[in-house]
Amino acid sequence: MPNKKVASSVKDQELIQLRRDQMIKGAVTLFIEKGFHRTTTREIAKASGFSIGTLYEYIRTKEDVLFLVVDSIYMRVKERMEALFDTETASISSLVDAVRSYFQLVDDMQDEVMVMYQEVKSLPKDAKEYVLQKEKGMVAMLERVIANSLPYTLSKEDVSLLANNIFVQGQMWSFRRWMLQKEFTLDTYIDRQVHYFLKSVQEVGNLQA
Amino acid sequence: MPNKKVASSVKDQELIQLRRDQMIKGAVTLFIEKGFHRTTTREIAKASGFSIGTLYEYIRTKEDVLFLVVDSIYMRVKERMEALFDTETASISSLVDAVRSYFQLVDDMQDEVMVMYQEVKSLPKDAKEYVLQKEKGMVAMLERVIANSLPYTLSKEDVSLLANNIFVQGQMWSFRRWMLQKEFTLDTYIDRQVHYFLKSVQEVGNLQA
Amino acid sequence: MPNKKVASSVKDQELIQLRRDQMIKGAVTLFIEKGFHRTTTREIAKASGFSIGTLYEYIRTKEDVLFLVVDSIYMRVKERMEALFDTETASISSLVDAVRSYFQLVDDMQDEVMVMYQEVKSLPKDAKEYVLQKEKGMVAMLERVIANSLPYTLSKEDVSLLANNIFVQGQMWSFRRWMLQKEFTLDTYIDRQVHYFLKSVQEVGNLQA
Amino acid sequence: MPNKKVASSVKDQELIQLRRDQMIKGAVTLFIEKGFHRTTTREIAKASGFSIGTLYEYIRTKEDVLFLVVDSIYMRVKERMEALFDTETASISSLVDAVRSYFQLVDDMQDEVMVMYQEVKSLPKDAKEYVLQKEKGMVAMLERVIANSLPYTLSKEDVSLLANNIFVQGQMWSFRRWMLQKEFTLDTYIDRQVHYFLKSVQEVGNLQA
DNA sequence: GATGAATGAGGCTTCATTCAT
DNA sequence: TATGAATGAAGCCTCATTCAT
Repeated sequence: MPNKKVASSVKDQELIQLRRDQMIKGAVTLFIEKGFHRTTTREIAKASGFSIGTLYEYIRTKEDVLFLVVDSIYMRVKERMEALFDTETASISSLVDAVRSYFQLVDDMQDEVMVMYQEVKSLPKDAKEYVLQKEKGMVAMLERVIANSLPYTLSKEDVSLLANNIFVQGQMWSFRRWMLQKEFTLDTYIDRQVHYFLKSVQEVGNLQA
Repeated sequence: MPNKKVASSVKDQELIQLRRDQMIKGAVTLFIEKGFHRTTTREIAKASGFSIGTLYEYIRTKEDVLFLVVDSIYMRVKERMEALFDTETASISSLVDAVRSYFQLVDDMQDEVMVMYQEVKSLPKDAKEYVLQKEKGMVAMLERVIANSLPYTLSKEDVSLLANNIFVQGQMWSFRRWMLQKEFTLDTYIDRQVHYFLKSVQEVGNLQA
Repeated sequence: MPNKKVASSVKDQELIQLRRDQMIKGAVTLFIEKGFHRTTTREIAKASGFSIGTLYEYIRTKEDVLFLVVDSIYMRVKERMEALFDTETASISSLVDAVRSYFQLVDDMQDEVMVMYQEVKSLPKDAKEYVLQKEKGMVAMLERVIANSLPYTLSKEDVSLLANNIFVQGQMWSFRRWMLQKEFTLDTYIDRQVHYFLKSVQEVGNLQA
Repeated sequence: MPNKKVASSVKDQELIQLRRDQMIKGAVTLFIEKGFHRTTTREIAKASGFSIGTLYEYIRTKEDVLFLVVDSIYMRVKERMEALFDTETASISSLVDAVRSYFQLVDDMQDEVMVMYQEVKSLPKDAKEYVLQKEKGMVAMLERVIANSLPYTLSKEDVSLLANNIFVQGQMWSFRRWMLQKEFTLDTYIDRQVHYFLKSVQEVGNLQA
């Protein structure tokens, strides 16, 4: 059950899971507050509710903590996206619903998105690649919804572009909050983004109908 | 001429400018390679071509270097944007030209955009605010072009939203290059983004005409 | 038990006491040899028998070491003074005994007195004030002995003056040793100082008796 | 004219004297404020009214500045003491006058006495010895006054002891000002010290007369 | 398994001194 | 002679990691 990419000297798998959950919970808050580099392992241990020695029983390096945190965020986001997107019905309106839900999700996990967004670069190369694969997977989900919901066929590239745009517009809500959240409420933001998104994917023929 | 927000013990203003230019040049490369936190002051000094002692004649703290770097990038981007956008003619095509140029600019300064993007958070609070003001200024330039170039009036919020979207779509080309630059060339990326942007701002009436 | 004015990241109070004792012991020697400013933290660590990292587990700054050293010296001096002075009997001869003992004590702790004497000025303001209070306490002890032992009443100021004189004459033995200890042995020094002290507090009437 | 113990690369003797006077004047203030170790050579140069480069034209090391300062203070104190003490008349009352004047002098040069007092230890060994010789000279002046003014003969050691006591009681007024200057005005301090001093050197026989 | 004291490499910064102009 | 930019050794302190209990 616990992430096998991170080695632990403890054997008991359930315990590993438990301790790592504590760890992730403690670390996220810290990473949000002060960033990965300015957070010390001692602070992480304390926020997790155990000693520095114990912390190192469940990870090998500080970067492991970051990896666990980022990975857990990705998992949670992905999980929720999957719940939103697995509609059978494929239509413009279901597409709109999915996009709206995605924006709501991002709003809900603003801080986590921020961490995911800013600290991935601090991961070691291999962990970074692993994480980017996950992100690809998430974009792919958006791609699928888009491709399936439009009444006409778009090129693979166009689908990818639109999916990336939506994906990043979601993230923007978080990382440009200092600007956007002064001008928009979540609802108006969603409303206008969806509005322009729809216009950009409307077929001319449809419009006239 | 040199940035007065950063104190220097050297008097000669021209020399300050010169040394700081060396410093910025050296530091950008390092920050791109390994990020601000993993770069040491000694590495910065070396990359700048002088001793650690000399480095500290021109700044007070390591964060000053980051500030100088980020500020210089903002200045260069802004300068180039100003050159692109001050067209008298205001029309859809001039808008498209501006957007295209902006994307080209971002491509040209990919690494710098990346730094600007990822390390601003490491600045001390006041420097961060100063920098965000600069970013606001850049978005405002886009807003002006958009508002002036469309043959109809958009709400202030819509203009802002579209400007932010364009701005971030430019940055995306840099910070999501691992994904986008595998699927698109710069030209096709610009082409498709502009395509969808145009669709999203086209008036229905115009379309039918 | 350990001094609470200096923060430590170690929890175990006994260990703190132990390590700080090592630290004080090592540091005193160094401070005597080369003074506070010319002593490095690494030298202190080495002289204490542990690593620089460990040193900083028990203090926050180099000045903390100085404070611990000075405070410990004051405590030791005060302790010994208390042992000497709490005689019930109050008479000229008990006063003389106390003064003699005090001079002997100062001789015994010459180096420590020297440090106490020369480095207090390097303490941060609040620590300095705390230490001066302690010194006041010590002078007050002398004042009490003087006031109680003389067969007539002196003004508060005169008592204070005499106490300060004695106190400083003790310290002199240490900080003017380059001069005094060439001309006097401890015994002759005590003898002559006591002699003149007695003359200065003798009542004329008594003399004639 | 300028102190030959400190080397200078400048030839012009008058200029050396001039610059060093500036230097001493600037440095004393700084040493009083923050002590020798916490004062930087750049601060000294600035307070002296010239550049760091110029500073080093007139001295070899930072310690040279301290030496010049201390030496100058000693010279000034000695000069004034000589002026006070070279009375022909030798009597108890002339002794008292001399002592009073000395206390007044010390009060007048409190800060300088403090520096002299606290920073001598920071001098290199040979400079320190030179300076201690000077101090011996000053004590010797007091010894002479004492020996000549009393109507009976004291042992060499007793004279020395009394001279040292007076000398240090003067310095005390400066270095224990935090305590003494709360309880005494200069006049009352002098008054009481002289009072007790007189008692301690009065001959019993004289008293009865 | 849990603890937390111990370690020391390494980071940032200062500052006495030099030297070309 | 005067200047002040350049230098780099050296200082203080932090913190990821280990390991004995």
